[in-house]
Formats: sequence, structure tokens, C-alpha cells
Amino acid sequence: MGDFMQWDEDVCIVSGDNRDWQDGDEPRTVIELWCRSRAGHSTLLLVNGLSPYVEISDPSTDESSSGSNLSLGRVAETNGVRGEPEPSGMKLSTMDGRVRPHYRVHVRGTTKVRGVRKALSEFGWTVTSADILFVQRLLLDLDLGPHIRASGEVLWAGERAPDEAKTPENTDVGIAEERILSAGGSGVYPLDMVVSCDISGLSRTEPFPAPFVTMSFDLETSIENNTILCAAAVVDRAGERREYPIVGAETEILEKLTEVVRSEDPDFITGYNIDNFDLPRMEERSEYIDTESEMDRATLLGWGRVPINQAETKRGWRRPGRIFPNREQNRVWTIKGRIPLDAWWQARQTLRPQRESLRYVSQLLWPDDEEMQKMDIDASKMDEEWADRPDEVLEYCVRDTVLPLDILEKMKSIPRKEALASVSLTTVDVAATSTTSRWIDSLVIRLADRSGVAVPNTNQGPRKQDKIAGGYVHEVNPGVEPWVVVLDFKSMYPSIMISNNICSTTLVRDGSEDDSHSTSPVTNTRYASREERLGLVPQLLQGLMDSRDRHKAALAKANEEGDEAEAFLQDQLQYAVKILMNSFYGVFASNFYRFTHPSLGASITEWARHNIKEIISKVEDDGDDVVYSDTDSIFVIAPVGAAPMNKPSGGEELERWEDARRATLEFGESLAERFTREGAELEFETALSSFFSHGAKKRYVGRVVWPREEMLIRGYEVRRTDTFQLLSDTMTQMFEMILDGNETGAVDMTKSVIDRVRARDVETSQLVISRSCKGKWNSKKEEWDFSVYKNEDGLPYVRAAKQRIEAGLQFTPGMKVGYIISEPEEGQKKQKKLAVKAWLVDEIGGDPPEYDTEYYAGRLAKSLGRVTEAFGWDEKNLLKGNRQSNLFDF
DNA sequence: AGATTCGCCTAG
DNA sequence: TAAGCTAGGCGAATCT
Repeated sequence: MGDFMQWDEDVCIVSGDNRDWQDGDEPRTVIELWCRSRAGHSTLLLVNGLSPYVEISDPSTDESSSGSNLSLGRVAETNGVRGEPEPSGMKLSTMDGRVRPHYRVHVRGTTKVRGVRKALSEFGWTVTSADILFVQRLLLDLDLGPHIRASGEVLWAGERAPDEAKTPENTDVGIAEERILSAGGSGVYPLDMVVSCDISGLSRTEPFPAPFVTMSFDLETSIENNTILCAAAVVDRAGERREYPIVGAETEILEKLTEVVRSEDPDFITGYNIDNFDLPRMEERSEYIDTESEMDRATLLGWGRVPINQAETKRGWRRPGRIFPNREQNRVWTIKGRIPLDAWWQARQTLRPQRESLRYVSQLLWPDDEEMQKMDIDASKMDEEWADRPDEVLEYCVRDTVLPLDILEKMKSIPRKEALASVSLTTVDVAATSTTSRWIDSLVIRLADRSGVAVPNTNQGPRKQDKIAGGYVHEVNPGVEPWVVVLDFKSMYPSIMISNNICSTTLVRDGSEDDSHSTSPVTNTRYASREERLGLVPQLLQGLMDSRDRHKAALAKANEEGDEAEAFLQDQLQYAVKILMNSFYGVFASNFYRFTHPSLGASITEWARHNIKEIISKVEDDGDDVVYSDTDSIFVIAPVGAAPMNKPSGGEELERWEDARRATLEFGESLAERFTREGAELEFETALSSFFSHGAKKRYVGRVVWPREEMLIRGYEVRRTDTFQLLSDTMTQMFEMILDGNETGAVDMTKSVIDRVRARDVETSQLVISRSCKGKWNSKKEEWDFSVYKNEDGLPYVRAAKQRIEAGLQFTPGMKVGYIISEPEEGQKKQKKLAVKAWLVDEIGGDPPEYDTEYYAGRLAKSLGRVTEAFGWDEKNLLKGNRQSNLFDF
């Protein structure tokens, strides 16, 4: 037996899984951690030493009980239980607010947990901590985050492994495989290294930017028969890109693509719309191609980061082999050990583009780069294109794999996920593809385990329950108001949770009343004082607030020292903390979360409404006017006397303007100071030289003069992705003029735009409207199903989606569908519905459809008329088309 | 013509 | 099933 190579290094955990195995007679569970090292190679860690467990308590016991009334012996004899239950001390149950003795019950493998949980519940035990993934359990129990130091023995060292890690044994596939199997692994994993370690070999490290490897891919497929015509992949390894154009028979294409995945070993897999197009298509084609066995199919689609062997390819009970990409119940795709990250979805979430085609998004990001937006292949006629000019199609395919990498890079998607993983202490895949409740679980359960609080299971079943009341929104009057200050509460909901100690562990449930309690203003919901018991959530939120301050300080320091990399890292971290803090309220106001109670969310908003209303009435008592308020903000007119709203270019007028600005700032600061108290910091956010609303809540505009000069627009069409560009641009221009006091000019400008529309003097692309459209694939009928809608053909965007599909273009549930309202054709004139024409120019070029001039003139007049009506010009007036708005128009 | 319903999108 | 929340505006179709 040769020597084992001892090894330790810093890695970032991409993803994890667990594997039950037999160590002789002993059932064991090993945790597999797929990691990227700080130095750049990939490492699979096989971690042994932790066994799955659940916790139990006897509901008939309480704080004074020395044992349980139910039989612990019977627990030990239950099928799947390992050994005797161990007392784990007195714990608080957040289900009933009682403290009672708890026991830890070890289970013989993760697959037995479900059965043990069921059996013990039937005996009358309350079972807790029973729905936590075993990988998550490792991070919780060892208090790890994604960035760890790992030390163990190198079982396998592949080509890209550091030379100093290599020995004759660990570079020999046969020997390595044997050693991996006896450490609980499944074979030689397709990573640079496989390292075996014990839980004692893992410890948390400071976050560092891991040099992840990303692969982007794209398929071109036949519209006639769905076959794959060609494919491309590009791999980004520390900024170095390698392109793989792939042609050949369909089987060959799939094999080559799979070979790229297995040899390049990427952590992230991206592409444009891979979730809904490329991955499902590959699954379908690989199943269609007649293979002898799942082992054979693995050569076509074995993208999972596991060895290709019988165990990994075999379909288990309700579970396909780990070797294949898999989509559970039509939801997100999982690829074991890797992270599928669809560039389409990321772009949509981050950029909120008006349209979502790859072409449109590229143009948005790189308006000057023609090469990136070039579209010389008609995707709706792919079969002909492929027959006529395969080289160009392949080139087009390669370009469409490069763009998603550039898009992710531009949006900093991957560093953001890594930062979120770091602050929420989860693996990177959980941060990237999971949901807010999982991030919060990671922090809350960790603290609960250390604080003697039992961890209940996630609430199952359909949601019923009444909605809780939300924030307060103040009425707003139509018109312009000069010189307004905007103040808002800093992190309002988190602050309320902290200062009132709101948590399921502190909620007073027994009706007791004590002066020390924190009592909500209207419903008198009570929470224990911090001194009596500091809530888990307030404790976590305070920690997050402090850590955000630390990251911000580190960011400032790094900027000062010119350390760009460090500044970037700290900025990502502080931003991730902000996101995470703001997620708490939503999760705790939901009704499925394990640590929630209907009172929690309701008390938070109750305090919020109380606080803001109290300030409004105090400000008004002082004689100042509150013009608007939404949830945590308040807009107050600054008493500055008569001063010009728009900045004069010089002279005495400019001085008066500057005096007004100075007085406004002083007023804002004085309000902030006056109303800030412990745990409720009211910040002076912005000063406006003018504020306008047409009188609807959540829709307003302001000219900001402090802390920077800009226009602030909220709610209006300008902000929305479902209006057309011309409306958005015209409205922006109109607001500029209104805020300068030039109301007549605004009306004239608007009228002239309406005239131009009527004269067909605008580009049709300025008139595209787009909205998200749902839909389900009906695999029996082989068609898209829009029956989620009560009246599918009554919705313009659904009609447009159907036209898209008809034209042979892709449709993805949830995608934004663009369309134009056109003149109704002769036969349709009687119809009351709008004549919709799908906008396909972005994808297949060609002539745009003719637009309906009266419809667009009407839409402009309606939206802009709502605004101008505030000073006497209504929709009808705008439509009159009389450009000179002088006195005679009235 | 006004009211009602559905559905999307935004503010916070 | 898996799942952050509520308040609010408005367009289009449809009903009265």
C-alpha cells in the first residue's frame, strides 16, 4: 500500500450531495462536496464522520419533566434508528412556546429519515429537525459557509491537479477508484482531484473570489423534425476562453458536447434560454435516440459531475440517475455538482429589459457593438439555412454561446451569487438557484441549534388564512409642489423586528402581561423583552446590520488604497447582506415558513403603520404639509417661501434658488434629527426642487437637487416594461418640462408627438408593447396550452404568443411577448378586440407590421392626458391636434 | 357609458 | 407541489 498524500487548501463549495454506503456491516453516509479551489482546480471532497439524525420530544412533557412519558426503548427498536436516543437538553418549541426535554435520534442513512419520522410521529412524539438536507446539516453543525479550508488525503489527482499533489498511486485510475470506493465515493469523479476527509478536516475561511469555470452552450435544431443540426460550447476558465464548434450526426454532437462537459469540468453551465429550450431538447433527443441502456445514454448526456457507472446511471425509486440533468416536476433543472444558470433568466431579473430576445438584450448592453447584434440567420427557417450555408449557421451558433458568457460577466451574476452564498452561509448552488426561505433557513436553524430552540418542519399543505395588512400609503393631490424633502426609515422592517424583539421564540402566547413586554400599538401583541430572551431573528438581523457596516467600511478603505479587487468583493458582500436582510420580513410574513406565526408579520406592519402615521401627524401639527408617504417614507413641503423651482442661470434669481435649496436641506436635516429615535432612524434621503403627481398613489416625479442632481420617476409608464418606447420617451420629456414649470411647452410637445404618430412619422419599433405570457406544454397534444387564463383569446399578449409559435419561433412560459396594434383588416372591423400583430423583427427581420395610428394616438393621449389634466389639459384636448396651445384653446 | 373582472407590473 | 409579503395603478375585455 502506497502512502496517502496529505493535502489542505482553500476551496469554495459549489454544490453538495450525500450518498449512503456500507462500511463492512456498518451503514454510513458520506457527503460529497463539489468545490473549486482558490488555486483554480476542481476538487471533490468526500466527507465522512457525520450521521443523519432527527430530534424528538414528548408533547405531554414540560420544563419540569425529568424524562418523557413515551417509551424511549421503543424508539431505539424502530426500524431505521441507530442506537439509543441521546438527550439533547431542554429546548423551546416554537409551535406552542413551551420548553421540554428533547432527544436526538440517529438514523441509519438518509433514505430512512422519512420512515423514522413517520413511525415516531405515530408513537406520539413531536419530530423536529427532520426535513433538513444532509449537506445543509454539515454546514450547520460545523458552522461552515461556502468558503472553507479542507484537509484530507488525495485519492485521485488528475491532469490539472497540482503536481505536488500527485503520487504514483493517486494518478493510477485503478488504485484511485478502489480507494474512493472504500471512502464511500462512487468511483473516479470527473474532477481534477478527489480528496477524502473527516469532519474535523473542515473549517470556515474568509470569503475569497473563487475562479469558477463556466461553460456556455447552444444548439441549432431543425424545425421540421426537432433533430439537432449543430451545437457549440465555449468554456471560460479564469478569463481564458475556448470555443468548441460541433457538427456531425446528432449522436456525435451529443457525445462531443458531453465530452466537453466532462473534460472541461465547468462549475456553471449557461446559455440563452437553456432551461426551457436546450436542456429539454437534449433530454428529449437523447431519449429518442435508441440506446441499449442508460449507460449508453450517459455518453450522450452524462453531464452530472459523477462517474459513469451502473449506480449513477440507474433510475432509482422516484429518482433518475445522478449522471443526467434532471428537472423535478417541471421546475428548475439540476445537474449534480454543477449549477445551471440561464443567462436569459439572469438578464430578465437584473436588467428588466422591455424585450427579451438575445439580440435585444445584447443591444441594450452593447449599443455600439454591431458584431454582437448581427443577425444574419433566420432562425424561423433553420432547415433551409442549414442546407444552404452550414458554415454561417455554425458561426452564428458559436456567437450565441459567447454572448451569454458576456452577459453574465457584465451583470456580475456569478460573483453576486458567491457573495450571497457567503453571507447566507450556504453552498453556491443554493444561493444561485434556491429561494429566499432556504437562505434564511441556513442562518436561523444554525442559531436555533445553538440556542436551545427546536427546529420545526416546514408547514405543509395548501395556504388558507387571511392576508395580513401591509404598509400605509398616503393620498396624493394632483399638481406640482415646490421644494419638498424626502425622508425615510433606514431598513424599516428589520429595525422594527430588532427593536421590538419580534420572533417566534419571543411571542407571548400564554396571555400573560408584563410591563417589560414589547407590546404592539393596536392589537397589543406581546413579545418578551430582550433581557428575558433575545429573539433569534432580532439577533441575526442585528448581526447582519453590523456586518454590512463592516463591509462598507472595508469597501471605503479598499477604494482609498486603490485595491480594486478587494473593493469589488466588499461591495458584493455588503449588497448581498442588504438583499438578505430585506428578505426576512417576507419569509416571516409568509404562512408556510417553519419559524413563522401569523402574528409576526402582522405586528411588523402594524408598528410600521403606527410609526409613520405618528410622524405624519406631528409634522402636520407643526404646520408643515405632508404631500405623500408610502410605507417607510414621508414627503414634506419645505417652508422656503417664494423661490424659483427651476435653476436660474445666474444673478439674483440664482441666489434665491440657492437660498431655497440651502433652507430645504436644513429643513430635511432638522426633521431627520427630530424624529430619529433608538431603533428607528429617519434619514434625510433627498431634496426636491419640485414634486409632481397627477394624483395617483405610487406614481410621482421629482427633480432631485440633493444629494445629486437628477430626475426621479416612480410608477409612471416610463418605469414600466409593458409600455412602448415612444410613450416612455415622450413622458420623460414632458416631466422635464413640467418640473421646470413649462406646462404649455409640455402640452405642445405632446401634441406634436401625437401628430407625428398620426402621420405615420415614427418608427414602428418605438411602438412595440410587450407583456409576460404564461403557458404550459401539453405533451399529449404536443402543443402549448394557455388554459391558465380565464379568457386566453381576450388577452393581446396571448394572441401574440400564439402568432410567434405559429411562425416557428421559440416560446418559453413567462417570456415577454412583443406586439404591435395594427389596423383591423376588413373582416375584423366589426370585432371589438384589438388587432394584434406579434413583433418578430428582432428575431427574423423583415418588414414591420402597419400600426393603427388612432390606437397609438389614443394611448398617448390617455396616459399623457392623465398627467396634463393636472393643469387643465385633458385627453380630449391633446387629441384635438391643435399644436399652438394659447388662450383660445380653452 | 360605467362597472366589473382578470392579469400584469410596480412601490416599498 | 413549493412557496418572501401587501398596496396600488391601469389596460383590455366583457357585462349591464
